[in-house]
Order: sequence, then structure tokens, then C-alpha cells
Amino acid sequence: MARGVNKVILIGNLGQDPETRYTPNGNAVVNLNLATDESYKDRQSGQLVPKTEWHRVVMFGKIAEVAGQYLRKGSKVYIEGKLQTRKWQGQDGQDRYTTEIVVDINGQMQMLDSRGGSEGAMNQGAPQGRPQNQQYNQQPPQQPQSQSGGYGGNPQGQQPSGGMPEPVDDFDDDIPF
Amino acid sequence: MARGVNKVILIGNLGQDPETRYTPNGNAVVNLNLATDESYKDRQSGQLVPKTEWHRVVMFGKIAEVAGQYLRKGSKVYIEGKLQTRKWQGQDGQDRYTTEIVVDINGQMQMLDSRGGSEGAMNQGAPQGRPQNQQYNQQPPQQPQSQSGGYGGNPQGQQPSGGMPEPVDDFDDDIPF
Amino acid sequence: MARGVNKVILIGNLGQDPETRYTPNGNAVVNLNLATDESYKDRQSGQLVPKTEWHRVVMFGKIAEVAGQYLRKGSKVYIEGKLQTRKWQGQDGQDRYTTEIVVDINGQMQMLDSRGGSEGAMNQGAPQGRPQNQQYNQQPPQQPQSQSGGYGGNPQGQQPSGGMPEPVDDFDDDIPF
Amino acid sequence: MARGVNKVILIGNLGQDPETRYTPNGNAVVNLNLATDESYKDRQSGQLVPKTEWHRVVMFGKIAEVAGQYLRKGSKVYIEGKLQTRKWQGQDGQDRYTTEIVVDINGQMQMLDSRGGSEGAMNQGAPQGRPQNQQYNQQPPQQPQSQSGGYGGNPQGQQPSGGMPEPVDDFDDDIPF
DNA sequence: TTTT
DNA sequence: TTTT
Repeated sequence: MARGVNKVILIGNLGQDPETRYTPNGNAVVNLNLATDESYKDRQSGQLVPKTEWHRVVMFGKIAEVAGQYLRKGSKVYIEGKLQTRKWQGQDGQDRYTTEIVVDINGQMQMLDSRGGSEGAMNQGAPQGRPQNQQYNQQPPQQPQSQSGGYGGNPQGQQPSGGMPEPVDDFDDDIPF
Repeated sequence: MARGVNKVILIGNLGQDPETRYTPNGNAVVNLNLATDESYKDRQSGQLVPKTEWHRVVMFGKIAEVAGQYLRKGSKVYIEGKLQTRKWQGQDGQDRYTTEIVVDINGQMQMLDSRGGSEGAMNQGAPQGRPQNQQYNQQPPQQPQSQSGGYGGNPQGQQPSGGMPEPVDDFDDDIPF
Repeated sequence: MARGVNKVILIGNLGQDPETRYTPNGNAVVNLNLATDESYKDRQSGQLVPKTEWHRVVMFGKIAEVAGQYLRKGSKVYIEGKLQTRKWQGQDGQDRYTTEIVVDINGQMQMLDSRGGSEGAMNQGAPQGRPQNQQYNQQPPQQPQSQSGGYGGNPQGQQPSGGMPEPVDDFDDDIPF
Repeated sequence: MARGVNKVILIGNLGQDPETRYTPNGNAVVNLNLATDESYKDRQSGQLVPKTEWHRVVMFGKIAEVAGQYLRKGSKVYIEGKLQTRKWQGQDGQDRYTTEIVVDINGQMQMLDSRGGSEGAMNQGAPQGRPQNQQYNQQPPQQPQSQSGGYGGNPQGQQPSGGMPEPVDDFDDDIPF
């Protein structure tokens, strides 16, 4: 139930392999960095300048499992989720904010590669009988942890590494849920 | 032209009156804080807990002018835009990142109030013959400045005030465009 | 599960009160006619001509119940669903096709009236403690019948009445499900 | 300008090569049939049954030119447009209605094939230096004819061929615009 | 950090 | 009529 609409639709490519973690309950949580490209005309040179926007995506549940298994660096993917801004503390004790696209039970994912993302990546462990272009409209099974926040996930590429906690340890040990 | 899809669709209410600024070229730039609500069931209490997500919206061009004129604190609005993350420097010299929904020439806005957002706000200067429920699908006229970044805008409600530059002055004097 | 994306997002007003029916299993099925307006410039006169597009919407499950209870002629509503084209037989034995927006367990609805659609309609049976601006993101409960087709529903406003079967009777008696 | 939202987002495959026509002004008009797949569980057998939904898409302007040039039978494509229902006369003099997804100056298209749609089709005239995965967010140039209706386009696969006018002739000669 |  |  909700009062309002909060929807994000992206088609882009993964900047690196997805990072998979698990909640204490055994639910998968996957972090992606997704690039969407747009070129624009520079006002001075009049030239077409490419511009890349990077998006931090967090997936939960069944979609997360599929994403962790089949997506790789370079994979093209369609994603539907919602915006969520998390607050965290920098080393200096100041608040920081990170906005992510949350893909949970209400979200959607569709792989758009006809032949796998990157051959190299697939050799490093991707399954053989890879289901191409499958889409998962995540339905009944699990309860995403998304509300509890603090699941961690390293917003690399957005925050200076010096100012970020090490979320992996937090994720396994410290986070109170 | 773009390679990828980057789309955000929101329906929510303004947390405060919009802030309007102008570029040196005279183009309007409007900042909004938009709340979308979603309630979820708490795992412990089993109760329905309301959860509000706040979104920073930046509008350009004709849509910005309309938004600045007719939207007020509390107004309900439909917005279609794209995600953009800006980098800025905190007072401590460290990088900060702010993610905004940019509504430019390709975006869309629709006012959803049948009688204006808040009566009080309207008395403070909103025009009488207010066009209700009008939608503006911003088309040909201007070139949004969105690419040049640095137009400022105070991301209040998201960043600690101590760590933010004063964008109003920057906007008028210092920003190099 | 799906391979592909099929998504429709509408904000419009109901042309008349919703029609509610029930499947033999007791699941609600609601038909709406929704108007979305767009004005365009006539090439000859140069004048702004209003243009209304009518959409046939079919809702299932919990969303249908809410829509049937709270929406009325004139109500403004946000709808997210998918396109589906049904084939039916005209009186002349020829095939006809009707395209509908199906709002089922994956869809979404949000009422956008601050004070109900039309006062008159509300007097004709709408409940008092009407939940305003509530949104229902239909989740786990029921299995929509949407696939079995043939639930009927009178696509008035789109098909000439002379060429349409009487779906109400069909709905109660003849449809094999 | 519009009052309301009317948006369709599809990812699917072309059932056949696109059909390109030109208005008397020389503007391209392209018709596509797009398949989106969804599988559902049959209530009786409990089996996963594939279900294909076919969509009639009409494109105008620059997007139409690109689609006509680069899309082929089997191509996977992302499309954003709006719903429009056209009325036409069957041979029996009765009204018929066809719902189409109109992709005009406000729409969007993105090719999602990494290596072209179908090799066979490409041999039949597709250009060599094919720009893969390019997206066109159609902006300033032309005025779509979409409002004047009657541009024709053969809704094959939806209407019985016996009941349809021959739109190609109409398109070139008879349509009054 | 991706993609063409 | 497409796709896996």
C-alpha cells in the first residue's frame, strides 16, 4: 500500500560484475552499478559530447538471485524499481546521503543481451545454460528487507572510499537485524 | 540522442514552496522537494508504518516557470524526468553527491490538485485565474542548462545545512556559465 | 514471468461510474472508461484543439474492489497496467478486436481526487469515510482471471452498441470458467 | 500541452519487417507489429503457458525513418509512446476501432539488438554500417500528422483482411490532408 | 566502471 | 507474425 507513485525505469549496462550478499535470513541482496548514456550538444564547440549517468541499484529476493547469477560487467539490462535515499555516517561523523534504485518484490528486471554480457566474465563462473533475455517479475515468495535500511552495500563510484564504512563486515556482523 | 533509458515517474506532494532561480540567460530553474509515501508492515509489531521518501527535483525551462508560479507547499504533482547525480564539495573539501530528478525539455509535469495546493500559500502571491490540472509537455523553445551542472539549488532536507554551499550567491555570481 | 515489457501508465478521468461484476469465484472485475486529454494545434486554423482519448480499463482483484467502491464518474485516477487485445465475435459473425488496459496483481491504482470525483455520484452510494488519495499496489492475495478472457465487459464508448454482445448475461451464465 | 498522462512502454520483438510510408509532405510513417511475451500458469494443467500479446505501433518523423531503416523482423526494441484508438469503416459499413501505440515527437525508441535483428532480413537491403543500440529521442524537427488520423496503415493481424480498406492507396491518394 |  |  502506498500513497504516491515512485517509479524508476532504466536501460543500461553494468559497470562491473554484480555484488551479491545475503541477509541473515538467507535472502539475496545484489548491488549493481548501471550506466545510462546520453549525448548532448556542447554549447561552445557545438559538438556531440557523450555523457554517462551512473546509477546505484539494489535488488532483493528472487530478482536479486537471478541478477547475481546471470548479469555480468557489461550486461545490458532493463530495470524497474523505486527511488530510495539512505542516510549514513561518514568517518567525520557527518551525515551522508546515497540515493539508490531499489528493485524489490514490486520491481522488474529483464536481461537484454542476446549473447551474454561479456565473454570474459562468463568464463569466470557464469553458468552454461544461461537463460537469455529472461524477465523476472518478482512475485509472491519473500519479504524484502529493504525497509530496514542498513543492509550495507558499498556505494563505490559515488562516495570517496575514505569516507565510507566497510559495509561487508557490517553486513555480516554488526547490522542489527 | 541517448543510448539507454533513464526515466523517473513520481506522484507526490511538495514539502515546501518551490524555489525559483534564473540563469544568466533568463531561463528559470526551479527546485522542489517532493514526498512520496509508502506504508509497510513492521516485522516486529506487525503494524502498518508510514514511510516517506523525499525527492529532490530540478526543473528547467517552461515547465519550471509554470511550476514556480502554480505549485505551492502541499501541492500534489505528477512528474516525469531523469536521474542525475551531481558532485559537489563539502566545506571539509570532501566530495559529496546529490541525486536529483531532472525535468527538462524531455520531461513532463502535471498538477493534480483540483483546488490548489494550500490556501495559505496561494494567498502569498499565486495568481487568481489558476489553470487547474494543466499539464505541460515542454517542447521546442529553450535549451536546458542542465548539463553545465553547478546551477546550485539548495538540497535542503537531504544535506546537513552545515555542509552545503550557499547556492543562491553562487548561482548569481560565481558559477562559470 | 515474462519476456518483454508491456506497461501502460494513465492519468485521466472516468467517463461514467465503474461497472463491477464478479467471477463465479467471487472475484471482482471492474470496467472503466478513462479519458486522457491532449490538445494540439490545428494546422489550418492554428488554434488549440482539445482532443480526448478514451481508454477501456479492466481491473481485477483487490484493486477492482477499491475502484468499484470509491471511483465515480469524473474521478481522476492514476493507473498502471498492461495492454491486452481481446477477440470477440460481432453479430455478423465477424471477428472484432478490443484493446484494454488490464490492471491486475502487477498493476497499480491511485485515486487523485482530493474531494471525490462528482458530488452527485458520491450521493448515489459512495461510502462516507472515503479514503482519499489512497493507492493500492495489489500484492499477494488472488489470482486474476485475466488470462481466461471472455469475462465480457461492455466496451461502451468504443464499439457501436449494435455490434456488441450483451456481456452481462454472458458473464453470469455462459462463460466457461 | 495535455491534461492527463497517456504513456505506453514496451519491450518486444517485431513480428515482421516494418512498413514505411510517406505523407504527402514527405514525412515517414512506419507501422510495426510488436510482440511482448508473458507466460502464466494454467489453472487446470498447472503448466506454464506462453502468452504473446501483439501491439500495433505507428511511428512518425525521425524515429520512423530510423525504425524503417534499421529494424527488421525479429528485432528487439524498446518503445515509448501513447495510446490512440482510430475509428474506421468496415466493408459492411459498420464502425471498427483499432488501438495503436503512437510514437511521435514525444515518444522514444531504442534498438536493443547487439547484432542486428535477423541476418536474413539484413541481407534484403538493410544498410551496412548499422548503428547498433542507438536511441532516438525525437525532438524538434517535424510536426507529426498523427492527429489527422486516416494516414492508413494496415492493421493486419488484428482485423480480418476482408473487412479492411486498402490503406496504401488511401494513403497516397485519397486521404484529405 | 559500462556500452557503441 | 516475433523472441528464448
